[in-house]
Amino acid sequence: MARILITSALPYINGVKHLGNLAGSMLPADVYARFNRLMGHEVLFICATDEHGTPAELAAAEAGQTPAQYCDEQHEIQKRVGAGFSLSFDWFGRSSREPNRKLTQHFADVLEDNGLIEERTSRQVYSVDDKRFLPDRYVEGTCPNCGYEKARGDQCDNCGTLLDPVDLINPYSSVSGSKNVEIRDTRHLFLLQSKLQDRIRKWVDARSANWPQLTSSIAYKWLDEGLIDRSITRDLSWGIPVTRHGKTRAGFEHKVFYVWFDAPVEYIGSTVEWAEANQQNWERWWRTDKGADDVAYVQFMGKDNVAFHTVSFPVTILGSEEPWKQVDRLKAFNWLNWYGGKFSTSSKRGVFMDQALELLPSDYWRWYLVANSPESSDTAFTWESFKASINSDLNDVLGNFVNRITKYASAKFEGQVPDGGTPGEHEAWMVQQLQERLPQFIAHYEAMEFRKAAAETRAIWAAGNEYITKAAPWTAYKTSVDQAALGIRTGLNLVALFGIIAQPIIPETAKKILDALNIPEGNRSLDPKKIGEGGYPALLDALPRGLPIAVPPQLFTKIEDAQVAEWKARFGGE
RNA sequence: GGUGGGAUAGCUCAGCCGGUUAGAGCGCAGGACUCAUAAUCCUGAGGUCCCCGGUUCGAUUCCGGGUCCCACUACCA
Repeated sequence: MARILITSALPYINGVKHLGNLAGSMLPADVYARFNRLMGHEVLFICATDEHGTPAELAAAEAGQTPAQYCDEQHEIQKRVGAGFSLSFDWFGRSSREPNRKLTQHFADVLEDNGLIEERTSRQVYSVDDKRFLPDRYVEGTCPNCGYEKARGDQCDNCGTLLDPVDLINPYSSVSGSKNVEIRDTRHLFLLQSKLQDRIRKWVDARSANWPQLTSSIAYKWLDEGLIDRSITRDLSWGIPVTRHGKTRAGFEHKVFYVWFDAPVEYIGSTVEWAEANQQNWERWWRTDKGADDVAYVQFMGKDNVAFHTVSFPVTILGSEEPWKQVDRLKAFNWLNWYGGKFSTSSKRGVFMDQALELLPSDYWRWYLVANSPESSDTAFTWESFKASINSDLNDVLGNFVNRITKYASAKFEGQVPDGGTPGEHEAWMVQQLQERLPQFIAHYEAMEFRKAAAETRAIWAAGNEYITKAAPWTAYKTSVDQAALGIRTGLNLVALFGIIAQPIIPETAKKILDALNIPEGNRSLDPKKIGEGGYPALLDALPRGLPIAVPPQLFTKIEDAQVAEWKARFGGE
């Protein structure tokens, strides 16, 4: 049994996430967590809301709330929606809580002790009417290069030139539209990443072999360009106060740590929250000097997050010179697009997590998003392929199989696992299928290749349909009840197995199947050792004969063309 | 602009180190079966593997150039 720590990139607090966010980190992390529990490993699955920063402050202001109120409310919403998708976090924390505050301030202290932080003065745009400094993208004005009037402070959307907000002509605040802006000097803490350049590269070299190409190429890109010292504080009120040895740092009374400095620390902070709430020991997961040296740590995230996890956060950890557990494997995802374009909140393109649950049960979405996971490149969501995938894979292949077998058992064998018959060529064929496919199924999951894992799952289900067609118990019944009993008994065992292997991706449906067959909780794992004991033939005769079984409620309903038309009209899609 | 990724059947995608009749699922066509949610099973038709060069006995696979799509580009996260 291994110990596996799994974290998903933290969803930002600013509103319910869309399906792309779900597909690119939280969902695959959950599937991986569930798979590893299925294999009998000890798993700790951690996530949290990332709550600090300018967007949270602005969204709160727009909602007429304080940032704290706003975040309280949004956290609960995201937590509820996550639960609606059966995301099996051991803890879903908040970066605004005490443990993260303490840890973040601790890291800043030790980094400064180690000579990796210094104060510097920089020039920033200040909006007098908004009474705040403006991050680059909240300053707009006329592009000095092309004359476009709505260029943002960091880049002109019209000509693509990278800009410094100081260079904009007629700058104004995009928060209020006020033109009353000026350049002011401001003091900030800078993390001296350049000093750790070589150590980070060595650290990446030692690990990149275990990373997918997408991950390592992004990490090396940043290293090759050279790490630059970056400011880790901001002129904001919502965030973690800047302290030195526990006291407010002089001159930093109205500043907080930059959200990207504290957010990754919340992986640890959230674990502390979990430990405090459950009387657990968090250090055995995070401190290699206190038992975490045998932990395998796996991170999931979208590609936009990779640089922060392969370079920035490692700077914090390595620079601390403390024995923190660091990431072993890092799985990054491309984007799920909406009909080839982006999901967009403002133009109402795409489906958000809460809306998705209003339309259909979570397992429908989980299956599609895993089976079409944007692993090797960006992937387009379309209602047409969604419908085809659900109707065929879930309804016809799995749902119908479960239904046909359990109904027949109910009609002809009194709703029990029947006795009688001797396995023959058809059963041997099925055993061979399992022998080939189950190791593949496991290997794909272990390699974190989720599309392939889903495809293999489906292939195993499909083999069940093929088996029952060959065995044809309904024909055999006319001449030999024993022969029919063999087919149905084997079929029922397959139903149980199909439910077990379905658990990582479609846990709710899997539960319905396993409940209908009265499989005890303790017998729902797929421990390879157990398979080894009886070999693959035993999988087809695992249920006790005479075990009463029920016909589960209809597992899936087909998606109709009319629904697709309605959803396209409502959510966009072309 | 720079950097990285992608371009393979109608659609979504697999195809480590060059040699395969180039594969899967969906969709489509034909057939079988009838236990089942008109579900399932079998068979089949579909591909100048983006373009142009080069290396090689041989290139979808390697190299160079080009075209198109996407992402990142560091104080939004």
